[in-house]
Amino acid sequence: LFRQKGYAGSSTRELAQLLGVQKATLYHHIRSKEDLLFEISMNSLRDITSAVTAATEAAGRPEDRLQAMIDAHMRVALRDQDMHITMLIELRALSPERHAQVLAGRDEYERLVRGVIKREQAAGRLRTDISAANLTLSLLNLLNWTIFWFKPEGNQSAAELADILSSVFLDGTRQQGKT
Amino acid sequence: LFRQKGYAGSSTRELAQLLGVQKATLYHHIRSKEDLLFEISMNSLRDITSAVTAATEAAGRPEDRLQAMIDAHMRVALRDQDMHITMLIELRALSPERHAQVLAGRDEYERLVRGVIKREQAAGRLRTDISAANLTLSLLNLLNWTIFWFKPEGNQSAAELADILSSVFLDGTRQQGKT
DNA sequence: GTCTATAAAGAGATAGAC
DNA sequence: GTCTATCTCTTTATAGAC
Repeated sequence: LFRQKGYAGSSTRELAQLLGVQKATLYHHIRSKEDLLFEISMNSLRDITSAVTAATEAAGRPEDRLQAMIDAHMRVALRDQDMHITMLIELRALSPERHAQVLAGRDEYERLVRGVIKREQAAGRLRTDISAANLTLSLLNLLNWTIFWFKPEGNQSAAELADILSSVFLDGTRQQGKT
Repeated sequence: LFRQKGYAGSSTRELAQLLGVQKATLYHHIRSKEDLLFEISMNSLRDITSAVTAATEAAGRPEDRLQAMIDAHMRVALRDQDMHITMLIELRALSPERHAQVLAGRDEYERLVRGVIKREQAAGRLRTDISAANLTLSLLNLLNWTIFWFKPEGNQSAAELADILSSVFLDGTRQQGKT
């Protein structure tokens, strides 16, 4: 619901109706509407961070790490699109403290990705004429906006899409003889 | 304001206060809050479509068209970040008819970009193992999410960033001897 | 754990004077 | 073109019975 109508645009009435209960019943399970948003956001970050960490560590050869990371990110992100979109754009509705917590989680994830990118640069497999920070931002751009338009019922699977995006990014950033 | 708090999260009271007038005064200028959102969205699309069209046509050599397109897109998008972010994510608050109009505008823009990409593929300058549609989506991913985190007061200019993103995309999609 | 009922505040929008 | 005042509806959240 938050994804469809936005956090502020969703009322507790609609939320309750969607769950088939009365408004008051909601408040037995959650403390406030904002609590719900906060939990969604933290779950999103936890899911994606842990999945990507696991996939990276499980990658056999070091040179497969980046690809494994992209695959894991896309698989998780496209499995729970609603949750991740909500985290990405509705965090502004949170209280300052919680807003900061979510931002900290995102920063941590970004550092995780940047770490892998830095290692690949150091290993000579990734171009170094663009900083690790900028490569990280480019990669996250490529992955994050996908969540907004991807239709699971479409004719393209998440895995296929991950391959395409990997290919665009990796070919564009590989260290090789270039001008 | 819509960017900061979202459309539904922004009240006409706050809007009026920001402009230094009373609530009622707003309604002398706009018909409804939704009208305002609709105008913002259509302005965003018009600006970006016309700037990119002009830049593409002005590009001297055909092989510079794609680069010119990316530059123009980023320049306009980062100049009026608030407006474009609002168009990108708040369109869901519009009535069905207006929602459809905004989506049609976005589709039209996507076709414009895809047209340039197709010509580059046909000219043998862009890889063809990924469809024009998927290359277009990849490019728009790369560009669109940037609007969300770019800070104009940061140490990186819009032009520098456009160069970096161009470089990542163009190097990743160029037609050349690859495996 | 779910309900009915309601409190208290805030929303979008309008009337009508100046 | 801007104001004060207000209407009407919806909002989040709570009280208290079952």
